[in-house]
Amino acid sequence: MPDDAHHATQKPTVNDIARVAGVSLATVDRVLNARPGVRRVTIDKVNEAIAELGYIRDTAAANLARRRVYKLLFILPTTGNEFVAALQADIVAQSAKQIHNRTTLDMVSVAPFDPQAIVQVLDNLSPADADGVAVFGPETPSVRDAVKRTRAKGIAVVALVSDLPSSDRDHFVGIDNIAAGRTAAQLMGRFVREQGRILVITGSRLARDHLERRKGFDAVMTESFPGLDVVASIEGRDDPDLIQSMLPDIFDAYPDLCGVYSSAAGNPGLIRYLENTARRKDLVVVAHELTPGSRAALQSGIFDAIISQDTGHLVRSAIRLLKATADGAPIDHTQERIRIDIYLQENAP
Amino acid sequence: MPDDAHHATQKPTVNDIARVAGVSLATVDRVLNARPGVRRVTIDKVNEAIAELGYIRDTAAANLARRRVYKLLFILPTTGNEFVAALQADIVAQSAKQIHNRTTLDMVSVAPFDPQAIVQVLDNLSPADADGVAVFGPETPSVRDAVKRTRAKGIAVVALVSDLPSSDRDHFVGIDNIAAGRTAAQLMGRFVREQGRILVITGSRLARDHLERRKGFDAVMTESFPGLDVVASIEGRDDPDLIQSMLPDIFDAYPDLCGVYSSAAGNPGLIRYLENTARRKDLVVVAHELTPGSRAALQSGIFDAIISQDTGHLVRSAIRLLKATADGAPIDHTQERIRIDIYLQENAP
DNA sequence: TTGAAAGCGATACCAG
DNA sequence: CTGGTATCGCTTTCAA
Repeated sequence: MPDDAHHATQKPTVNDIARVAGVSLATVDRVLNARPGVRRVTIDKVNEAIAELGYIRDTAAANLARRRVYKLLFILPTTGNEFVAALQADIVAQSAKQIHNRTTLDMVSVAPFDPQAIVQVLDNLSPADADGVAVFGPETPSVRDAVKRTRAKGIAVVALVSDLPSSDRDHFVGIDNIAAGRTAAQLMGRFVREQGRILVITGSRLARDHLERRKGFDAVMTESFPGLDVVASIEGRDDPDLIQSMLPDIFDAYPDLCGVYSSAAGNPGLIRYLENTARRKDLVVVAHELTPGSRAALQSGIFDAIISQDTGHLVRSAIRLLKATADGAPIDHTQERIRIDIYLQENAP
Repeated sequence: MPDDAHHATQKPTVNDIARVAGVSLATVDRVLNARPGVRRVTIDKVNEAIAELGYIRDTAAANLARRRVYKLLFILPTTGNEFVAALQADIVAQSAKQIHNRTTLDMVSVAPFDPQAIVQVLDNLSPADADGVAVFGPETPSVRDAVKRTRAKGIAVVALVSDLPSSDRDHFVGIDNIAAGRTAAQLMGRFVREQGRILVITGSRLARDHLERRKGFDAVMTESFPGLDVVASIEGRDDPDLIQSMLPDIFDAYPDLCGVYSSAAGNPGLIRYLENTARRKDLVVVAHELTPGSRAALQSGIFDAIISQDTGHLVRSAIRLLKATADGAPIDHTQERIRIDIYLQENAP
């Protein structure tokens, strides 16, 4: 027999408050929503009743009456890579579901590595257009200031994937990229079977997430794997073709290359190179983001491990955070922690 | 400027249906909820209107009017291990939050490895007591039949952590344990640096999850790591003390033991043994479930990797699934997939 | 077999 | 400043 002795008989409602406080529903509502035009004494009376009854507002009913619709906007880079594509697909998917939930999602793509484009979108936004916005972009002074202005307008802002701490964004939705880089290094160090050199492929100097991963990776390699030497990394700018074109020289220059850490986007270029080149079969490759392409590379043995973040979780978390921030609701931080996923052939979905 | 051209002007409501179909609200409701007492022609008329308008019911409003309260029950084993404790803590935490959500959570603990205890709880349950129940227990014929009877009573049932496929439960909330075992084997094989023997610690012969992990582990060890030999496993019955007492003999018998896979509960026993015994420092240990104890072992280097499933996710998923099943709502499967988490020192939260 | 009308819990407009 | 009342989208008596 379940032990359900302690459930309250009836959740108190606004009517209960009105009755106990001896005022009208309208007045209770005014106090509840901090609307003007109520005497101090009355406010206190109502608040006492609220406290006494342990009242907690029924958001569903409130939203129904208010006919509230949350308008959220996602700003993403137009880079056509699979990770961003997955993010977009998840946003579209959530969009369909959230309509039943009084929430509309919009998406706008801006040129990658172009801070001004983001600034413009942000500055054109009025509170009537959006209750909240998720920004996936570089941390530059202009972006930082635009985010500050956006929040000042009363629009909630979360940083997506790449953090914007200097902007005082409301929340960051993404992984700890330093830890992700450290994780990649640990896997690399343990998977490689001999001494040798490691190549790191980075993305953009502007992208905070890329820099952090690099930092974490280097730290662990130095601390824990002195037998492995990280050679100067190449900056692939998330461009598969560029990456593919740079690799032959690198592999020629370092015959003892025994590991590759692809820390940013552009995996297809790396995959194409490895597929078409005779290479030592014990080369260890660790990359980021589970996508159709990287998953195939994992299954075929080209990639040994993938560090990832769940795009579905990112999107759902951003939505919850934006809505909660928009109406000052509490947040379940344990649910919003984005995990640093490690995928091997065996546990890839 | 966001491209929000395509948002429907107004979501259709029951009133719209009533108008279009030329019937009253009450009749629309009867059809919507498959209530009796409506002529066939009328039903068709209403359904046409519904289809034409693309109506989708507003669950929040419906629940408000219905004053519906979802009553859910979790049945857990009383084993005092940290994993179950984490599950319980998450249930309590969710319980507090779900009250605001017209959902009450109850929890009942039954003797572990005791099918009859579960059967009794299930059989004593009436639809008035619970809309849904999550069962974490062994897959025995009696449990299977009890689950079937429970569903026949109109109560939704999900299997938690350990699947009960033969019972036709509505859903399984947990990881693919065969894949989890395979993942553990892959990590083990790649982390171990030489030839040698591997010890597997299992739990109970009744627990389907334990059996599946063992199966997956053995398969990959055989396929991919012929240099490693899995010695006869020990059945720890999730009992730390028992495990601790069995280990000395094992380690004495196999001096070339280079890896331990702790596939069930009882980690504290293993940890205590390893802490207090001089052992080869390159012994590789892979265990299950991230808990305070196993996390500490990971950080101190006693454990090399932990395969885990997020208890918070398990609980939230079970709740969503049970509610959705209870009112025949659609399910977002991508959100309900429980991931096989791999934790190393570097990415443990 | 069908419809009218009264709520559910909260908000908002209009008077007073 | 404060109160009455219609309304949100849906369910549920109670009559007809």
